[in-house]
Amino acid sequence: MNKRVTLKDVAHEAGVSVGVISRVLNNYGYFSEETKQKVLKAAEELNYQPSTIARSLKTNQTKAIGVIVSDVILYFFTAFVRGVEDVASQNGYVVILCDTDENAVKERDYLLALYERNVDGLILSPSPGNHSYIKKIARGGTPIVLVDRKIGGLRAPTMLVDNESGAYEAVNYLIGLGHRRVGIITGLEGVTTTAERLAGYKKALLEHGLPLDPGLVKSGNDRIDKAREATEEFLSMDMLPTAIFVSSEAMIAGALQVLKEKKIKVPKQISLVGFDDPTWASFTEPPLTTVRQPSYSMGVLACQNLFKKMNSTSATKAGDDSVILRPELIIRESCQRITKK
Amino acid sequence: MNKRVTLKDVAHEAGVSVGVISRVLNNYGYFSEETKQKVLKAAEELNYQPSTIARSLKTNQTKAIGVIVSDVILYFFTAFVRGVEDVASQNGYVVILCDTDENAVKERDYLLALYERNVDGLILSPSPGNHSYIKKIARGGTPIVLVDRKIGGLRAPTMLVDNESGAYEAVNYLIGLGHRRVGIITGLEGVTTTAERLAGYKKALLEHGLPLDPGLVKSGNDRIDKAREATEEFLSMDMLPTAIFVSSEAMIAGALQVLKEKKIKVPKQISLVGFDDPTWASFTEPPLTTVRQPSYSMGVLACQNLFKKMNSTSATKAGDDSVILRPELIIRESCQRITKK
DNA sequence: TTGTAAGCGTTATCAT
DNA sequence: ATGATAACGCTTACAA
Repeated sequence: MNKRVTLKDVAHEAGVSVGVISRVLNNYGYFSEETKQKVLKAAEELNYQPSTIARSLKTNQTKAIGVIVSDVILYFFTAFVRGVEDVASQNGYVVILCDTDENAVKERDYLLALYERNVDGLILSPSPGNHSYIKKIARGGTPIVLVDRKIGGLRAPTMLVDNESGAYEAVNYLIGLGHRRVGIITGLEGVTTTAERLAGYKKALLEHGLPLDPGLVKSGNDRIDKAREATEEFLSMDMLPTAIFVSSEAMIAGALQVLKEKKIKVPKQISLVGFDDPTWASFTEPPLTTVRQPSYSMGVLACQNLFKKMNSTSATKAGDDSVILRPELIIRESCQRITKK
Repeated sequence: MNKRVTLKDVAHEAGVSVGVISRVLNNYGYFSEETKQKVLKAAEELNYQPSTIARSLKTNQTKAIGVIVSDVILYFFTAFVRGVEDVASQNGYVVILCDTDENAVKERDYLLALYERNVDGLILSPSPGNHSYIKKIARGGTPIVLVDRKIGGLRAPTMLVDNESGAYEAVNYLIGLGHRRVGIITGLEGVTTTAERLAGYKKALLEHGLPLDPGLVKSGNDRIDKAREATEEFLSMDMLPTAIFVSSEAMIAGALQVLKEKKIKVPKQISLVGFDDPTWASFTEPPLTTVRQPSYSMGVLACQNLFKKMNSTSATKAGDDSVILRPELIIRESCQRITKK
């Protein structure tokens, strides 16, 4: 374990003081062409690499940002994180990845860890629960951008998808196809997206004068297990829904599983629309009609906005840079027109 | 932007010196119960959080590790990274995520960035190309564990999958089903997994006395585009293969796409086995028979091994903790017995 | 143009 | 049991 080469070593090698070294390496202040060459040569020879740690302590900049999501395994977040990382690395930043599993305690711990590590900024998809910690950190001055979900009482740029209109479009499409009994499997309790998607569902129903049948709304949790349960419940109803709107990614998998197990033909017997458009949506049989969220772009945007925020003095604090992206209904083959009433 | 609360502030508040504060907070050395209480109270009141940066400078430990993969978007790496992160966070470590896109330059840049940030360890799935940088860093004393691929001339614990036997099993299975013309779409040139999987393919052929038809091995690049091309080439052959072994995840998607576009029925007209077992493998029509790599476990293992290595003095340097995991052939419905010769 | 030295927030040694 | 203080590696104001 060779000791790290420091500025002092380079200074010694080049026969000048550390001050000059720092100046030529960072290219500011005064120094002669001659010393510049000496310094560069010495640094090269010794293979000097600056210590970001030491620099951070002095400059109060770590060139690191934290990204907190519930689970990278979900395609939405995988692509999102990739988007963030791409713009971060283009700007010389590094990203610390944190998965909370929708667990408020893990979220808190990560928030703390990131604060202690002095990250320059934070991108966060808040889990349901108590957000006092986030607010504390935001008040502490760490720039934060929120993603996917809003939280009350915190003014921060937020990258949102118009969940209500996405859900609305999906259900509207189904109704347009003649469906009158459209079921919904809702997402995790307590996050805004869940409520918004449900609202879109209701809105579509209402607009077409369809009654809201409580039996047709099953609550899920954004995971496979509950989606399976919900689907099974649907299938055991006296009057089956003719279509189901599954309001998030992993749950689509759950619904698909039980439909397959019970040998229910999609879309012949039941039409299906999902929210989120994972890679595999086009490989299923039938290929899935889904509401696509531009997750990679959201990551890019989130990171760009974070940088914008980081670079704006509190004076310049450029309004609220929130953006609401429109999701897109990708029509494939999992829905079918209903003729008989 | 409230200034950070430092030890000095706490010391002032509690009316003692910073030395004691540090001691009680880190619980070592001497201090009276009374001061302990005072200190704890002051820290609590001021909401003191230690600065990992400052601590790192002193202790030379950052409590951060770097994970470098080619692309998190691939399910194999997504799950892998999640595995790493889970054990890292359990141990109070944070992970910095880096995607190289198999690009040696990006890899080098990230390696450098991580070195400058003084990460305590590194988990790396090396991209093809020049690895001098990795070796330099390893020589510099940063513990490294390699994943998925070996690189020559570097002794480091390596988490591997037995690619050859995985491929062998897959092809063997196909041959057992009566296939005599089985094609392979190979992976990215220059990485060990590609060669190993090809070797497994050849071995199975050889063992059954089947000739190696060069026309049946198409080179891919682990991405969709080349897999599409390769599949199209297969389909334009005079004598089509009756089965194709697609040797990595994204390429399965590519093959599936063109097979679907050309209305080739799987497995009726062509049987298919993939390497890697993404979530969606069971949702396709037909559900895919694949060789599953335990990617999450590999992440867990890799991180555990990294910690082991980090905690072993060079004296203790516990042999080579490399592990080779057995992949598992998951038989679903994309292969069919061939009767006619 | 260059060198010196203070300071960033800790830890840990050494007096007291 | 506690307090001063040097040191970690860097940036930067200031003196030379």
